[in-house]
Amino acid sequence: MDQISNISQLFAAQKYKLTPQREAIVNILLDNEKDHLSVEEVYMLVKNSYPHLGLATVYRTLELLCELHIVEKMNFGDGVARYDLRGNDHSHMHHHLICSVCGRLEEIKDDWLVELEKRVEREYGFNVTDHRLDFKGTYDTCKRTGCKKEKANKAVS
Amino acid sequence: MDQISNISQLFAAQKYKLTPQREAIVNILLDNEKDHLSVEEVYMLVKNSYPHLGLATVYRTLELLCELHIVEKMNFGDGVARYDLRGNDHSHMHHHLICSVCGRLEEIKDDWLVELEKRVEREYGFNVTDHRLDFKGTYDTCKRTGCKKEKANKAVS
DNA sequence: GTGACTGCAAATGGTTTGCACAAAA
DNA sequence: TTTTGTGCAAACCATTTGCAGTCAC
Repeated sequence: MDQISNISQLFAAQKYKLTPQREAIVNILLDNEKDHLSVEEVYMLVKNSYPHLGLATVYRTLELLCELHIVEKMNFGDGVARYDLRGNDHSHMHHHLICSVCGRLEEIKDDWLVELEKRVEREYGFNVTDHRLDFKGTYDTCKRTGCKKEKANKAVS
Repeated sequence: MDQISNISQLFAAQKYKLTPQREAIVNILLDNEKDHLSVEEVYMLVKNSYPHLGLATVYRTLELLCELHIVEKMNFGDGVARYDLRGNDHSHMHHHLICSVCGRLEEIKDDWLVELEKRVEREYGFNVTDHRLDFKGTYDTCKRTGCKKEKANKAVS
């Protein structure tokens, strides 16, 4: 099954409607799966295919997608919320590399924390349902070439 | 050397002054090392010992402490920035457990990621300077007793 | 006196909300 | 026709900034 009909089912299951606006927004997210778009960025992109769309609808739709565990709301410290599509099983199984030279944000599509989560359960009596792992640093290639920083880094973590 | 004179030296090294306001703020942070205070919380607490203090000064001081790597600015998704004292070596060596039942935020004062950082370097050519690891879930004790959720959880990660 | 620092109030900017209208069930 | 969703504008609220006054060297 393709992703959009999969998502359509999730909407239906909770008695939500997949309106044209919502579908347009979901499509933008699917088309930019690699990125971590902000609300404003989604808004700009959707405007191309749906010029009449209101900003509030983007906010409300992304919140809804969050509730349905289709996307994940994250904050990388640049002052705006960013949204990340979850996998097909709606799990959270990736980590981030954030380069402080070029500003790139790469995903590691793998779960390296299985063992550590067992350790948390064992040593702290804490049952993990979700996690977040970001690495901040620099790519070796960036360090060598000294490529320019793309955007201001408010350095929040 | 105690912490406050240590911090005092860091200020002096960068030609910053440790004013009474700044010292009062730092003391609040030291007194509440376990917590992750928001600006508003720091403001309220400092008001007890320094009633005349302005909110903007708290913002400016915390930003300064961030720049000196004395504290770390973090965002746990509740809409406000929170600040965490770094260790004496000003490294970032701890992880977080966030309970979605009781809202507690516990620190794991240990660095479990040494091996993974080597792996990132090896497999991605990425040199890690800092990281962030949060686990979200529930304490076994919370699950059993069903203790009440302390605060609204905007579920941002 | 010059430069760093503070307090206050105003401005900023991302996000939320109230409400009237539109579409769907 | 009752419910759900949308667009617009206003409200909200954490944070930042401009500025005049204060303090330290």
